Amino acid sequence: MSDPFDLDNFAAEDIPFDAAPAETAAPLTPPYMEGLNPPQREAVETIDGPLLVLAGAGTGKTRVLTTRLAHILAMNKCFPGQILAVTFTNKAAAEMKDRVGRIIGSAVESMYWLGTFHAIGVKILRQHGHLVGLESNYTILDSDDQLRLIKQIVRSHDIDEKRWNPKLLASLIDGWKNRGLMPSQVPDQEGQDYADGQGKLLYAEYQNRLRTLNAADFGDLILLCLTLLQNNPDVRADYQRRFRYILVDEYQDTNVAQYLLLRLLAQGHQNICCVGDDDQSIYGWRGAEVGNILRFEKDFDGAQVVRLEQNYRSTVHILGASGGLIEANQSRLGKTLWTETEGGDKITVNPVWDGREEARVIGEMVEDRQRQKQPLSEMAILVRAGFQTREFEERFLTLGVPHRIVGGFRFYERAEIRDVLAYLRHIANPNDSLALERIINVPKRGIGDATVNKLHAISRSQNCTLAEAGRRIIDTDELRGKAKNSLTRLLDDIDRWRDQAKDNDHIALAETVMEESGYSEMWRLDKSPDAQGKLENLGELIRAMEPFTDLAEFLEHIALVMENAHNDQQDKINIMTLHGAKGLEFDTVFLPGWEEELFPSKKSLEEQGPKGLEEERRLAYVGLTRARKEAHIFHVASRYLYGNYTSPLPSRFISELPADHVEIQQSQGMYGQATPGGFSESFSGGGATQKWSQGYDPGQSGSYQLDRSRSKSPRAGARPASKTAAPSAFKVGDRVFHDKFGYGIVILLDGNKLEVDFEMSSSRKVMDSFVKPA
DNA sequence: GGACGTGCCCTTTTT
DNA sequence: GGGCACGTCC
Repeated sequence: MSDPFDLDNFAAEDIPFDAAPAETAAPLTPPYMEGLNPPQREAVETIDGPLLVLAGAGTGKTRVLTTRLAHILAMNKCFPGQILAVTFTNKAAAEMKDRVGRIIGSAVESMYWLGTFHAIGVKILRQHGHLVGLESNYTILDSDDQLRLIKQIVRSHDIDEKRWNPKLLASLIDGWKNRGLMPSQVPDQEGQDYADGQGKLLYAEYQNRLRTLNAADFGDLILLCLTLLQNNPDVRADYQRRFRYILVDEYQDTNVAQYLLLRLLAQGHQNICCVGDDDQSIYGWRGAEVGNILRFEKDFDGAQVVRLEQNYRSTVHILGASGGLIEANQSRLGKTLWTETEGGDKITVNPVWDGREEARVIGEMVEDRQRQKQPLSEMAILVRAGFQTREFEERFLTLGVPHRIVGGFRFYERAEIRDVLAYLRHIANPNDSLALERIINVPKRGIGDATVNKLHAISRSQNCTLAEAGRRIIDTDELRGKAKNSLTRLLDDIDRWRDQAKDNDHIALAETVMEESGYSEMWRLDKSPDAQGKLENLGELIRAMEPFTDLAEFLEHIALVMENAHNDQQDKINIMTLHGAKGLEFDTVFLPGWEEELFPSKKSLEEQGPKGLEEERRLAYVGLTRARKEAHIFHVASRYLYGNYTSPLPSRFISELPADHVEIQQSQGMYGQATPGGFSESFSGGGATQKWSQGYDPGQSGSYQLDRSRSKSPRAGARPASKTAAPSAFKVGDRVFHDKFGYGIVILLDGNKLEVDFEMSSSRKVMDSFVKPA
């Protein structure tokens, strides 16, 4: 069993399910199944045949998954190495392994095929990659390398980069790969979308270049596996036999290629169990296909479906609010979560003046809860976009509140780390010209663009690697002086390092490379303030290599696991994106930035239309359902964004929340206590002008127009107020006062938006609710 | 070949 | 506001 490819001792086949001791000798309920509710138990015990588990947020999905795995093994249905268990993130894989291990013990170490789709793809390709043109030491390119390669190809075709952004081609190629399409399979029509019909051709060339580099991009890790299995019946049969049980987590996030791969592998025994929640599908932009989950029953004959709807996580109000919100989505299977627990606070909506106030108020609320002995680690601030974390970080630094920014700038994406990795990559894979190109003049050694272009020309015309082109050009007199000397020296160095790599001491190798290449020295001599930090990062890189046995293993790890490893256990508040929060839960969740354009994201709506809006709404749903006890939504009147002030509308999602579960906080922290009669009046003063057509209800001072239809009759389908704004009470020429910008004259009316020419500032657009007649 | 300056773009999420 | 690509100058 230590060899996962060994299929000879297939003893499990002889142990029929019925003969298992579960119902005779063993207790009726094995200890690991205690406390499961009936649908959960059904999901655990329905082992054979296709099964779809629709698991709502907080319904014990992970418990079911891990118990099911343990159950399969406890029933002796197969060996651990014969289960294919796929997760979406590395973190989820690690957690699953940990939790299964707690039930079945060290046998979990033999679960060789537990991992992300990409990690599984890597394994299959290491073994059989030659069938699709990959040597086993192939490099995995990240999106950065991918884009550079695509740029090279675009340039070599004399395509105007201004008109045809290489990024567009990159996303087209990604899209095709996500759909399982090799270049020849791309519909001709779609190839038209780039550079007057050259899309398909460029994709084919890109694939060729990847093969020359002995490299695969992320999409390839799935697509090439699929192709390989489709074209090689013997290998396919091998894997079909090996994976006797297939388990897929976060099924709503699989793309078409992944789905096809699963379907191929499950052919025959059909022992496939997919667990997911269509309401939490938030990776559509990356090719995830909610359709996969909606289609499951059609594609797998006789599939059973189990719904997990009892929620163990959140209060009634959180469930009611999130449930009401998500009902606005049209394309969903539909679930109604319920809970036995009672009580709890309504979720709150907090209007604040601007980003600073938002951070200040949240900071206060955090400290309040801290005083009430709530651990910081049980609180989270969930933002739509990465840049939003900054104001909170700054605030918490001032307050001295320990905090942790999850995600964000990643260690392996830092330039200095990528540089060293490029050296190592090129040592490991001489065909990796992309890596060589990255470091050929880092540190500066006098090999400039001109030289590199010559090398490219040779490599193209003579069909050889960049390094080989270097060797050849040295033999001519095309280069001279510094360039020639430096290039000779570099290539010799690389040969020597490659020699040293055979010692299998990858740490010593990395140290040698950093020193002998002059890379470390470059930073030591650098006087810029961040040079020291970069050196420290290089030290950390060395330490990060320690757990790995050799260079190849390390390089593979960092290609697949880009996240920062150090998970400190200290009590800190979490600041992260909504995407990053999926699968997590906290007592208290703060949701800042619920404003139109930011959330739902303008770009998402522009690019994806109604589909994009529904995905944004699911994101809001994910955010709310992370909370066990408290959820607090914030929106600002003025947001400083990309260098200028905007006056955003409150997010439409706020008005979609069922009123029964929501409490509006009046002008909290609007201007603090300092200006009692100031700005906050426009929220609570109740004057006829304090109307916010999409958010505030003019009749009841300061209250939102929440959705009162939905909480009573959930399926009424009443849509919230449309975008058409009520006419403003102001007219052009009115003199108005704005707390932030002072006095000004209205120069333009657009519904409830005004353009005001301020005396102390330039003219800008503001919401009419933020100005008073003057 | 390299340093510096300007103008331009974009600003979502991540395996 | 800031990062990147490009252009200019040394």
